[in-house]
Order: sequence, then structure tokens, then C-alpha cells
Amino acid sequence: MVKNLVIVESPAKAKTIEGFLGKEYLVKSSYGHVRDLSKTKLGIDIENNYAPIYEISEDKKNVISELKKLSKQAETVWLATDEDREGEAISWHLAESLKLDDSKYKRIVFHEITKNAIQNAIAQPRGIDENLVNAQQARRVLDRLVGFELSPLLWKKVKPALSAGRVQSVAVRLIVEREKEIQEFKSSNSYKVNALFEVNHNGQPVILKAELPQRFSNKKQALEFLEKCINAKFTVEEVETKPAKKSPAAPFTTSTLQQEASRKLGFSVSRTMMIAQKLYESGKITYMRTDSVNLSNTAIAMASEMIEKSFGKEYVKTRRYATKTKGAQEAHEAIRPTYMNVAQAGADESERKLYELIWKRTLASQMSDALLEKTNVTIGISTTNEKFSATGEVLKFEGFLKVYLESTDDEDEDVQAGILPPLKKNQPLLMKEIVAQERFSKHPPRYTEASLVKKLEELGIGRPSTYAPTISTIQKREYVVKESREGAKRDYDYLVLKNSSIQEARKTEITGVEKNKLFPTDIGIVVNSFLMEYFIEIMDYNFTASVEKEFDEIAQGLKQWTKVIDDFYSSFHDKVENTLQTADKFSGERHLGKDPKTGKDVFARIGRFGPMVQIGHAEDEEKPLFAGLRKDQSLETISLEEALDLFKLPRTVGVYEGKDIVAAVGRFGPYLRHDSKFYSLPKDDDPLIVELDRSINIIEEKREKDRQKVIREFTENENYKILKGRWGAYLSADGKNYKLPKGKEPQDFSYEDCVKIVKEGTSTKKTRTTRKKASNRKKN
DNA sequence: CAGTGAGCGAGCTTCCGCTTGACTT
Repeated sequence: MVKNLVIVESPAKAKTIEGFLGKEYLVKSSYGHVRDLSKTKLGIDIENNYAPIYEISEDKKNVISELKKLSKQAETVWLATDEDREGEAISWHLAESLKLDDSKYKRIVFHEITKNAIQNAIAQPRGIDENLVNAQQARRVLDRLVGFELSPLLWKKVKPALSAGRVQSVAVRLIVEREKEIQEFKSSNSYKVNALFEVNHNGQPVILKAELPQRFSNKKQALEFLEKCINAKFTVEEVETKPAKKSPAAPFTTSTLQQEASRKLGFSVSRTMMIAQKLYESGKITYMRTDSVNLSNTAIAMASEMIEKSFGKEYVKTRRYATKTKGAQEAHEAIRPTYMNVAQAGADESERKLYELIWKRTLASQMSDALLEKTNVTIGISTTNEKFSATGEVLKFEGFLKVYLESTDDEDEDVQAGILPPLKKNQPLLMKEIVAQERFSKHPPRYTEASLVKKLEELGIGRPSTYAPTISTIQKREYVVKESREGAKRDYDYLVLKNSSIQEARKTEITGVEKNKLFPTDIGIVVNSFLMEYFIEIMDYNFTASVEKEFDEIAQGLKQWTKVIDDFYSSFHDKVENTLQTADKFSGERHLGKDPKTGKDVFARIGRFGPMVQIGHAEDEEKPLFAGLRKDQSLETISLEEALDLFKLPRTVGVYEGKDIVAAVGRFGPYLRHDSKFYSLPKDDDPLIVELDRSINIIEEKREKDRQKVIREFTENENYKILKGRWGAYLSADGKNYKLPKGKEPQDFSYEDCVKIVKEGTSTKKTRTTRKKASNRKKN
């Protein structure tokens, strides 16, 4: 019988800690929260002063019954959950659901996972901080009230199965508003001038690049300037050298890790978290959901030893970083390698890459500044007052740059300043070439997943554990899509002065290329307008910050949590009721014009199944006609012509093998249907235009591809086939797919083998649709 | 996976923050 039961939040942490404590301690994990409000009902007794009605979460029933059994056997239960609002609440929920007497449990906290820290914690137990627990209850209840009152309102006024919440709705607002800014952005052009000079350095000609600091607003001015340069003399007027330094970035938090992994490794936010989780579980890194930039003393000591050993003493500079993030709770350390002397770790390529990033960032954070020498050179022009300037940078001491340089979101690919040749004041320069080219101002950048996380963190909205889920929620609800878009060609003026003559040219560049950026959908835009019109206070970027302030006051015992909730809810609920009664259906409806054939009105709006166009009114005698929008179309921009085109589909292209070929657009884009089989239309084919010959071609090509897919067929049963799929060979039998057991080549399976696979497989295999539903149920 | 959209009315959808598995076509 073990005397002491210690409960922490994560099983990986439990395993580590158990090693530090003696045999008298059994360490178990709660796997996060164990109780919550009802999954399907409101779970708040509003009449009874907002009393929350908690239930043990379905997936925690086993955890609780095991912990209950163990706690009965133990003398003392040590509640060692995280030292923050949620952690305190978890301890309280544990005490409640395990029915622990006040004398039976002790609450302890520790900030680093070392033997010392844990033994110190055990020596200084305390009770559960009720105020902190109440702050968490307020947070939980507020989020539930907002989410479960606004969402049903959306179902009634906009479209079923939508959702709204304190965090997700603001995330969508950021993206919608950025898109609006981009649409309204007027690009302006100007002329940028660059020059190349030749300098003699040790008998070798060296090129000196310089730039005109100001830009010309039109071509005429740019040309005038170049003309003045034809016969000008160029002289070095000033050489100014000054020292500069660069300092390393703080160690990783969840948010900065997601940003850097996105920029440097191209990982999505959720991929980064999945990989980090694996590294954490295998003991390679510390906890990956944190808002702290703090490193433990042990970690700093390990880092400094590692730096000194690898690079020398002059590279060591230990630093403490302070968080600047609003509402940071700092229950954990920054994300760092568990052992700084392990330079490489990870079970596969992506784990190794992410580990390397974390290792380098942590190491660099404890290294010396990089010392630079910056040189600014001013070059005078004899015929005019404008001056060129050239800048150079010499690295005097690498410091932390030896291992790591933080990247930026800046998309400008301006060339890094390099080394300048030695230059003296009054030195004449030989001009080789001056180029004036037209440049265009850029709209603000669209958000990536990672830059959205950064913005949310700045606003204090969301927590490390929710950044990745929030981003997937707004995509799952189809408020936002992650997309890459091809750029468009754009012409620009290119004027070059060379060998005393000016040449003019029109050049072409590609602009507006977007890779994995977040775009709002029609539904996202309409839901956002609805919420902005009726619930501006929830949509306010400062809403979270201001309620967090109140939660803090609850935590300090200055305010009663139910009072805070009541102040919010009474006016909020009135507004919900009022909107329910008075607001019309909100569909983002746009009147596009009249149908020339029937004279009826044509509308674009959000329907039950998403964006659509409609000819005629619902109350007309004749039923209105409907057509869904294509993926590349939007409510805000679709024209009457484009809308009318949508009604031309489905269209019969012709007859092949005695059956009609029909062209149409479905959920997955344009397609052909023939003999009740579907054939996707390639990107360049338009379903409105595609001809019979081309259609037959597409059908035959698909048939040929399908033939190549077949590895083996059976004479015994034509519905059984061994096929080559995306993940290797598999068995397709009566429309269901089965994995092939290992140890045999795919073509060697006999019909009897296959029957056996089907028989054994049926219990675990589900059909496509039920599996999808099952996974949805689990996620929600 | 390849429609649908009115209206009727049933029954469903939904939040944020803590944590891991069990899924793999």
C-alpha cells in the first residue's frame, strides 16, 4: 500500500516525477480537466445565481474511478496540478470528484521538474485557493454563456450548425477586416533608383551598390534625374562608421515556436504542436504549451556549460527574459531541450528539425550579443542635390549568430547589407549603371496561421493550449480557408542609364502570390457582419482583456465571481432576446439585377447549404431557381452574368456509348457524369464550354488510370479487387476497403485470403460515412 | 463525394481550456 498519491496533469510529467520521489509516492495523472459543464446542455443554473452544473467528462470516468480507488488507499493525496487558474480549478475538481476530506489532501506547486523543486514543494503544502478557482469558474461560465447563446442565434438568423465564441469570433474578425483592408487598398507607384559604382580595391575592380533614399513619384521625374546623371561626377562625401549590436531572441513559448516553425520549417500550427508533443512525451523537451520565456537555473547552467565547451567563454552571456504578453500565467518554463548537451534528438526527420530549432534558440538565448560595424556612405552628384547612399555591415563578433537568427514575417526580400570596400572622403567614383524602376506599394499582408496566433497572443486572446484548436475550428466552420493563390502579371517601367545613354523598357513581374494564407469565406464575412452589428462588445478586440481584468480581481478576492457574471449576463442576454425577436434573417443578400429571360429578380445570398444565387422570390407562385456558387466565386463580387451562367449547369454535352455526358459543378469542383460515374474536370476545362470530343478524352484517360490501379482481380467475385492506392496496396471488396496484412506481396493474395480479410476485418472496419461521423462526434 | 434551397416540424448543431490517445484510409 502506497502512503502518498501525487496527482499531476500530464502522464509524461508523472513519469518523470515518480523517479524523483521515493517508493512511498505513487504519481498519477488527471489528463487535464476531469469535470466540465454538460456537453450538450447549458449546464448553468441561471436562476440559482449561475450555479455551474458539473459532470465528469465521458473520457475521464475511468481516470476518476482509478484515482478514487488509489486515493482511498493512500494516507495523503498531493494535488500537484499547474500553478495557474486552470490548474487550481483542476485540483478543486479533483478534490470534489474524489470526495477528498480537507484533511486528506494537500495542494502543492512547483515551477521546475527537478528533485529539489519537488521536494521543496512537498515541504510547503497549502490549501486550494478558492478565489483562483472562482476566477476559473467565472471564465468557464462566461465562455459557455457567450458560446451557447450566440451560436443558436446564428442557427436561426444565418445558417444551422454555425458557432460563435469569445475567441473564435474575434479571430475571424481579424481575418475579415484584413481582407477588407486589402480590397480597399489602392496601390500607388513610385520610382526607386539604384546605382552601381566601380571602386578600385588592391588593383581589383569592386562593385559598390548604392541607393537613392527618396523615390520619384512619376516617370518624368525619374527620367529627369537620370538625365542629370549622364554627365555628372560622383564623389564620396561622407563615410560614417558606427558600432551596432544584435541581441538574441527569448526562448520559445508556444506562440513563438509556432511562428518560427512556420517560417523556417513550413509547419502548420497543428503540425508543430503534434511534433512537439511527441518530443515532450519522449522526454526530449520540456512542456510545449506555455506562455513563459523563463528558463530554470538548471537549464541556464546547462546552456552556459554547453556554450563554453563548444565555442569558448566569450560566447556565454546568461540572460533572464521577462514576458511581455498580456495575461500570461507562466505555470511552466519556456520550451527548451530537457538536456542542453543533447544537440540532436527526435525519432524522424520532422522531430529532428523541430528539436534542432528549439535547441538552437535556447542555446542562443544564453549567448553574447553579436557585434557589428555599420557603415553609411553618402555619395554626392555634381549636377544635382540628390545623394546616393550605400550601407555596409561588418560582423565583428558573431556571438549568438553562430547558432541562430530569428526570422521575420517581413516579405520584403531586400538584399542584406554586405561588406563595403574601403572608401575615403572626397574619393571620386566611376559610375557603371543607374537603374530607375517602378515599384508599387503593397497591401498589408494576409494572415498565416502562425501570424494570426501572434496577433491573438498580442491581444491576450486564447491560451497556448487553444491556439491550434481555434485555428482549426474557424476552418472547420468554413469561416476561413487556408489557400495558396497564384499571382498575376504586372508590367513596370525599367529605366537604365549605362554608357551615357538611357534605355527605357517595360518589364513584367509576378505579383500577389500567396502561400498558405487565411482568406475569409462568404459565410465568415456574413457571420462577422451579423455579430458586428448586434454584438459589438463581444467582438471588441479588448473584450477579453477587460474580462481578464475582472477575473484577476476575483482571483485576488476583490470581487465576487457571480456578481461579475451577472453584470455581464443581464445586458448580454437582453440583447440576445432582443435580436432574436427583432432582427431579420441575415443572409448577406445582394440584388444582382433582373433575369433577362423571365424579368425576375436575381439574388446572391447565404442559403442553408452555403453561398448561392436565386432567380425569383420564395413567395412567387412559381418556385424560385437555385444554384450554388463555385468555390472561386464570392457573394460580394459575383456579377449578374456569372450568376446566370451558374443556371446553365448541369448541361448535357453529348452522347457517348449510348449514355449522356453531363457537365456540372459539385462540391469538389467541375465534373463530368457519364453512366453514373464521375470524372473531375481538369483546371483548364470549363464545364460551360467543354465539348464532346474532349469529354470522351477525359473519360477514357480516367478509365486507363483506373485500369493501372488494379493489381489483381478475381474470377470468383468481380467485386473483389486488389488496388493500388495512395497508401499502398489495399483490398476493395463490395465497396469497402481493407488493409492487407503484411508478409506477402499484394499480387500473391488469393481469393480465399481476401474472404478471410473481409471476415476478420468487418468488426473493426466501418464504412466511410460512419467513421467520419464517429470522428466528428469525438472532436466535438 | 458529385445535391440541396419553399414550408411543415422533429432533432440536431454550439463555447474555451486542461490533457492524451485511437484513429489510419
